[in-house]
Amino acid sequence: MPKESKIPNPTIKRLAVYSRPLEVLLECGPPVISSEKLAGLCGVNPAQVRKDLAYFGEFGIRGVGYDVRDLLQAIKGILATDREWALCIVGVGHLGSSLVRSENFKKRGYMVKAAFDSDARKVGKKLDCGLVIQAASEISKTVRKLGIEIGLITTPPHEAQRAAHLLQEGGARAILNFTTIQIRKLKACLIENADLSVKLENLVYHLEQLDKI
Amino acid sequence: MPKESKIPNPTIKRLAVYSRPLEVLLECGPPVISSEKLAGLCGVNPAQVRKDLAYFGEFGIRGVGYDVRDLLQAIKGILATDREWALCIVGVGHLGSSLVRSENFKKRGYMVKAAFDSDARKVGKKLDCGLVIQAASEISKTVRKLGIEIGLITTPPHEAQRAAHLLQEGGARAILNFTTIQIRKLKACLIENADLSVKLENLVYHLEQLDKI
DNA sequence: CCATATATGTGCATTATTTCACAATACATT
DNA sequence: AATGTATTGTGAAATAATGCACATATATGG
Repeated sequence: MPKESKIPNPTIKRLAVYSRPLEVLLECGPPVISSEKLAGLCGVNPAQVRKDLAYFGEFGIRGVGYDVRDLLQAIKGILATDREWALCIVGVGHLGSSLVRSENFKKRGYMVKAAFDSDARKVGKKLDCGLVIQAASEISKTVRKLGIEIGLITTPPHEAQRAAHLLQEGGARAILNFTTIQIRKLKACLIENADLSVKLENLVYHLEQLDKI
Repeated sequence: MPKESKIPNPTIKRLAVYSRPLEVLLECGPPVISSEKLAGLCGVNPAQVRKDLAYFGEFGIRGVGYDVRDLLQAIKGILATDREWALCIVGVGHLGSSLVRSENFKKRGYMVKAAFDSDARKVGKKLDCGLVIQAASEISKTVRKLGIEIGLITTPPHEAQRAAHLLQEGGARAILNFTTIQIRKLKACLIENADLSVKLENLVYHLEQLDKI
């Protein structure tokens, strides 16, 4: 019985993590897995796995475990990754173009439908995937026309806020921001930050702590 | 007076976030900033900013605020980002090579000293930055020789665990894993996961929730 | 059909993190 | 020097997240 209590955000993130080894197991592995095994593969506590899943229903069989296929399908349903999502990329630099080409995204149903850049020298160029780079000024119109729901921002930091504004204007509902600055909240637009150097800095801090002991 | 109580990990992550607008302000902005303003720029609660900083000392002046230059320097000192760190990249695909070229990393003192790939066709090729791609079998030796402390893994998922093992063998002390699988804990090696599609999945879940209302 | 082994689902205690609210301090003005 | 205003640093309260421990359910073997 699915509970209507509020779901912790860490739980959502972990569901995505759980789905990764399940995908592998589905290809080549036993058809059933215990919370203990799955937890081991994901580096979390077994009770955590069970509790996370219990927010959404009863997917396991006591004394047995979880059916890999069913569980994966359930998680994909919960996360809404069982359908395609239309994306666009603003900022076709090194990072941006690597994301456009990402097999990983394509495999998971994230379809990159447009790419934008404010550099006039890039506009009009064709990417390997066939997309033609459009001017940043086209963002709103194109996003609306193609029904793009999610925008990835990989511009230089100072252009990020403007990019976000244009995406929202075109009706984008979510933004994944790879720049180093935080994008100010926009009405009706979810924002997630993915500043890679924050992760590095976290590692570096802990390395330094180890040295101090 | 720095406290020796255990520092929450979210605090460390936020310190990195605080440093970003401070860098901008240092270039062009008032020399002093209040916790309220800084919190606004970073999307957090002002008390949170003050408490985070208070773990490490008293950096502000009551009734005034924080000196931008001093605070930035203090944060860099805390995070140990005030010096260079030697990196390597395992897996020179689209994402890997975009990271190698990242101006952002270079600017922050992360020096990419080596790049590896298990694809024999790539080995020996020269990257724009001058680095020559080495075979994965060279990882341990090279990491040790060049004193590389941090390894970024951008291989296909199934090669990640092996890459991690080789990095550790060579004496790397931290790993930033961009693949979709979790790397099993390694002795004397910190691991941070940066699976980009987890972030996307998080957004997608919340979009779906909005639709359900 | 009972006993045993296994593994889930969950109430509750514990631990971690955030936020409030206010005393303490600094500056500006008169 | 006194008063008013701004803003920090922090104890305590509130909120959130985790993990234990056990009742509950299933499968297996004799």
